[in-house]
Amino acid sequence: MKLKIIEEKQRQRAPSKRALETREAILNAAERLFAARGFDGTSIRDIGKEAGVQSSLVNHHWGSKEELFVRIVTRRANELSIARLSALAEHNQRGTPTLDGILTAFFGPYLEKAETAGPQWQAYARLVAMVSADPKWKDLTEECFDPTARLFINAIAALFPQARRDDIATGFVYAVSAMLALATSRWRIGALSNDPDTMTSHLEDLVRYCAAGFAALATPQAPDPD
Amino acid sequence: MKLKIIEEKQRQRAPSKRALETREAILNAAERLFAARGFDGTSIRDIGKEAGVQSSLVNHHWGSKEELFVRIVTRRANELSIARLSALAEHNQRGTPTLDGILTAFFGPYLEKAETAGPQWQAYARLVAMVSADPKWKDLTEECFDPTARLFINAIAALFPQARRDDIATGFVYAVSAMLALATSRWRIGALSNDPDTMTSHLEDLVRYCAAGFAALATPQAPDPD
DNA sequence: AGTTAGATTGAACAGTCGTTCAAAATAAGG
DNA sequence: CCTTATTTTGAACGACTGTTCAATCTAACT
Repeated sequence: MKLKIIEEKQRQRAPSKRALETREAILNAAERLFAARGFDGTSIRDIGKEAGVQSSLVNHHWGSKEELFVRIVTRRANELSIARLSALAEHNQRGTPTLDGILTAFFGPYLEKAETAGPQWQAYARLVAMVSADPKWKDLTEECFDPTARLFINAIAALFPQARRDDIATGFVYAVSAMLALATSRWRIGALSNDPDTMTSHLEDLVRYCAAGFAALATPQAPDPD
Repeated sequence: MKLKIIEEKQRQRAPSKRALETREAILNAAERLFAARGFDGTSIRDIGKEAGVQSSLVNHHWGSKEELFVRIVTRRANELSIARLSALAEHNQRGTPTLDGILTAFFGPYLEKAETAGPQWQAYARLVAMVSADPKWKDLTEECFDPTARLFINAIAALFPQARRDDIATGFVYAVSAMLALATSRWRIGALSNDPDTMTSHLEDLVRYCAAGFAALATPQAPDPD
């Protein structure tokens, strides 16, 4: 694997302000479209039209379609990881760590950004769910999210010293899938309950659900009362 | 919406045995490819090649690409629903219904078929996960799976008379997402735990996890010991 | 066994795809 | 202000897309 920096010829002039705006407009437009229609369902021409520029500019600024996609996924992954790890550190400083606190530190940044940080982060939340489920992006997912996930698994495992690590990992995958379901299937909650979606605090519900599940999984099973 | 039967001209001869084999070969090939590469990532020509027939036969036997996809999703959905509902009925006959029993009746058929009923059902399990997450197939998902889901939600709600129906639906969506994660992300459990995948009974783990989560969600929250 | 509905083939259709390229417009650096 | 690196345009490339169609082959029915 060759280093990218060798193959790229370095610039001789600073990019213009307009060019920088164009680059970001393309990135945001592609993020929205990829999240809504998937990688194969989105064309370079669609992205150019959504960004208000010529489609060839997409290739000029970001290389191939695949490079663009990888760039979009990775650019916010770092910010998300930092938010999660700082929330975890803050929780640890507040006293003895709890399962609820650790899960809140993991879910919180994702859900907050998806709900309050504007439509771009909302699109990104959907994109993460899409990428996580597609075997095509297995390596990308591992690179972007697994290091942080491993740290949270370690933190949880410390709370259940007697539990098998396999059970902790299983519970974590279930928890992540439930979190991602809020990005892809929140409408279905309202559809399956007869009440309209009351939009209660999903974060608290999710934490309560997963914390109880974790405890059940990591604790030796209760004797069957048969 | 016009009835399909009006627009289709009825056959005058029974289809040949060879034609029936071709039709099913196309269906199975398309199921594998759609599950592996998605709807837009799979071409009609790919399907024909995988099935060992001319690509135009795909259109001749199953109409458009979209009709073919809908057909593939729906053909096993009925079988799956029947297996789930009969498992639920059998559990109800065995005595007082339990949450573990209801969840096992829902998860069991899906996981058993995915693990033991051959590669076609395994592909279908992945396909269901794909379809459930894609807003493009929202209507298809509702039509195929929501009726059965509603019955299971009713059964669970009967166990928690004091719970809000919204919480039951929320817990159910989390449970389904965890079930689907086993189809799309089981490899990640092995990757995140340091042990190799011990392939223990995922069904029991999943039921324990979700049952505990449901109970925590449907029960008024414990007083905060602060 | 002969008739012909239906299955299969292979080519062709009009579009769209990702990407490349020369020419023109823009603006950073001297 | 001039030079020229960079950005932007618009067209073009070959490959691939879903679908259609006439011709040929197969086999179900009389």
